[in-house]
Amino acid sequence: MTADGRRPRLRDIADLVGISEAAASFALNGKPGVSEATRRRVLEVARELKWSPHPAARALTGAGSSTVGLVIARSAQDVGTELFFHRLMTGMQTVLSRRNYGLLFQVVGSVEEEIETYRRWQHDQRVDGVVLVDLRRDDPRPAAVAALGLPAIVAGGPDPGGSLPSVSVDDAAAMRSIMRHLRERGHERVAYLCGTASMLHVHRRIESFERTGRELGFGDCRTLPTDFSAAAGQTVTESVLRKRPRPTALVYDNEVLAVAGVDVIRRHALRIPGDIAVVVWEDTPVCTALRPALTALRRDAAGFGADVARVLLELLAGEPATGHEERVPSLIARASTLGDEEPDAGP
Amino acid sequence: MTADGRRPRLRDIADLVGISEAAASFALNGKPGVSEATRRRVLEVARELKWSPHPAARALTGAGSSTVGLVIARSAQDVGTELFFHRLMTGMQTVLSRRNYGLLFQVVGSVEEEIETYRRWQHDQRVDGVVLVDLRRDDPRPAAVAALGLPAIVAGGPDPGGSLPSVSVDDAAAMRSIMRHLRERGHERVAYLCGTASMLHVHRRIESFERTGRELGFGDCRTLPTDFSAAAGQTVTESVLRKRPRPTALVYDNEVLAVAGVDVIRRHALRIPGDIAVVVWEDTPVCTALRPALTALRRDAAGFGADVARVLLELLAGEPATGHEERVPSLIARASTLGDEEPDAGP
DNA sequence: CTGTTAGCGCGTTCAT
DNA sequence: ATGAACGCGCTAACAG
Repeated sequence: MTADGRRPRLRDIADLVGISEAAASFALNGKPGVSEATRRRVLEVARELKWSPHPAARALTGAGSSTVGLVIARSAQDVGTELFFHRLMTGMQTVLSRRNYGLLFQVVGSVEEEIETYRRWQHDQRVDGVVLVDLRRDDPRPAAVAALGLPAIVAGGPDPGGSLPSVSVDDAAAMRSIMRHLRERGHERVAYLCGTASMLHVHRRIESFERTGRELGFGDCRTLPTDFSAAAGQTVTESVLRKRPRPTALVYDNEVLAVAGVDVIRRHALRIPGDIAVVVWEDTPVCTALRPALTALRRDAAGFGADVARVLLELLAGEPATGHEERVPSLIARASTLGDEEPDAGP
Repeated sequence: MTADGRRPRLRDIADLVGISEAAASFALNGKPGVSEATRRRVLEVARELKWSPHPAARALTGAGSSTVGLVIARSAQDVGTELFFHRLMTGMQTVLSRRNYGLLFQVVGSVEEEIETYRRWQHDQRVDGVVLVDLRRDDPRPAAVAALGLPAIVAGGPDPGGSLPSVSVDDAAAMRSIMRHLRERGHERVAYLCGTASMLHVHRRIESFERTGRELGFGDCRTLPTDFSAAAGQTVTESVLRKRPRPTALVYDNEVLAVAGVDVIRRHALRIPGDIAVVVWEDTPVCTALRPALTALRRDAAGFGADVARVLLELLAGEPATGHEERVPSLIARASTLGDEEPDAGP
């Protein structure tokens, strides 16, 4: 700060050191053209004055805004995913704030608005890059941001178009871990109440479910699509319980479906896991609150967010896009597949 | 856009209309100094070119950044509040995005870092105003932002110092609705497992709990402090169940405490609500997933966020701070206080 | 009243 | 190591 409380500017430093602004600028940016002695003096004065470049001024000269953006299209918002997003953002922050990057957050109503937001952000240089979430099949977003020249990374990829780098969750491996777990517990007939199949991650899970089902020799593996809603969870569970022979295990794609389903199972006076074992894709407080506690997949959303931020920053730094990193969720086995004999594994 | 794909600038408009940049600027900002005809022409050309002022350039001239900031100090983060924050932010967005305001989000480790973040944001003109959440007693933040001259609003106020406007939740009224509900169901002895008493909202709840307890003629109203943790929920519930006479109703300050408490109640082979009725302050998916479903207070976090954003924008627009707006959470009565005879009121 | 010129805000960069 | 121009828009002072 300058004596009069004003924000210090380059001019102030230059005057104090007795050189031109240009020289001060070179010194501060480590560019040649200043003597080592002068450079040291400039850096010292800058520190004393607590000088830092004005972001707006830098932006004007084409430098970045030190901000990354995240847009969530509200259509994808079912209660069950809110926690995930919040943790994703929190995780991103741990990396971003360390490098003094900000996170600009926006909620919109549709993918079109989302793309429009990217266009505006890019146009106004408000962000240096963005994170794409919830990719669908034939998603227009990767191509759109690529066309804008807006650096982007897919969280939960990979991008089928292959145009964007991504950090993703290995849905296939996760599904395999579920299936192996069920097979070890002696199950032969499993039904998978999946979410909207147009979502890329759901699509990947379905493929893995069916392939793994065959590979592990399950007798019956059926995929039952839902729209992620409680109503669907209820009616689909109802119908699957009427099947004969009945599946001995149900895999739910999210919390909402699982809660609705467990309710139906109870009303049918079936025991969990005695008659029906239950697995939920996402580990939430509900999983441990219910009795029996639900076996669930835990993905470390915060760690995932940190990875996402890290790769995006690398991309912004001009480092070659690492391509594709993966995280594998871990299966937290609880009473809904184990029965009472084993301890509750999780908070 | 200009023909060559560049971002259009004021210069381009001025050239096309055949006037100076200054005149164009006056026209675009509705200032006197240009003829009506010229103004129309300028606006028309600006629209054709899809011109918009470069935010960085405006920021340099002292205009705002059209961004508001929200910092969450991670220490206050227990799982139960994550959902609330996410909904708060989403709600704020509905209002902010309509006026093309961005939301800058930051997670830090302490209140000190939080204040440092405000300092930096203000210094760098990155935000026009901020939203303070999770106020504690003797909280240094209101004074800090006031000293910085950073416009701010307290979400979940009021600010005891009275220096900041706020939008708040009427904790006292909410607690009264709980107590009335319990009184109507015939309860006389209630224990309130509250959270950290240093948090302002907890403090308000405690006061209301004790006052209302007297006013409504409860025989025994005890406040039992916890740190919001599952461990505390467990041990404090254990101890309260040993009291004689035993309370007939327990009020939990959040989801985590409630889940831990319900577990203890079950292990004591006590029936809910037959032996012990349970109320939770925050309505979450857990409340409807459990059996019996838990009676809970629902605060419309998204609507709350919208109010917060609205008042903050008014403040930024120079309108006199409305002072203080309140929202009253509504009690969602479910089986944990009603028993089985009445329908489940939740989604 | 209509419009112009000059200079500012802040930092970067190119000739000199 | 420097002066000058630039990025983009706003505005005080000034001229017709």
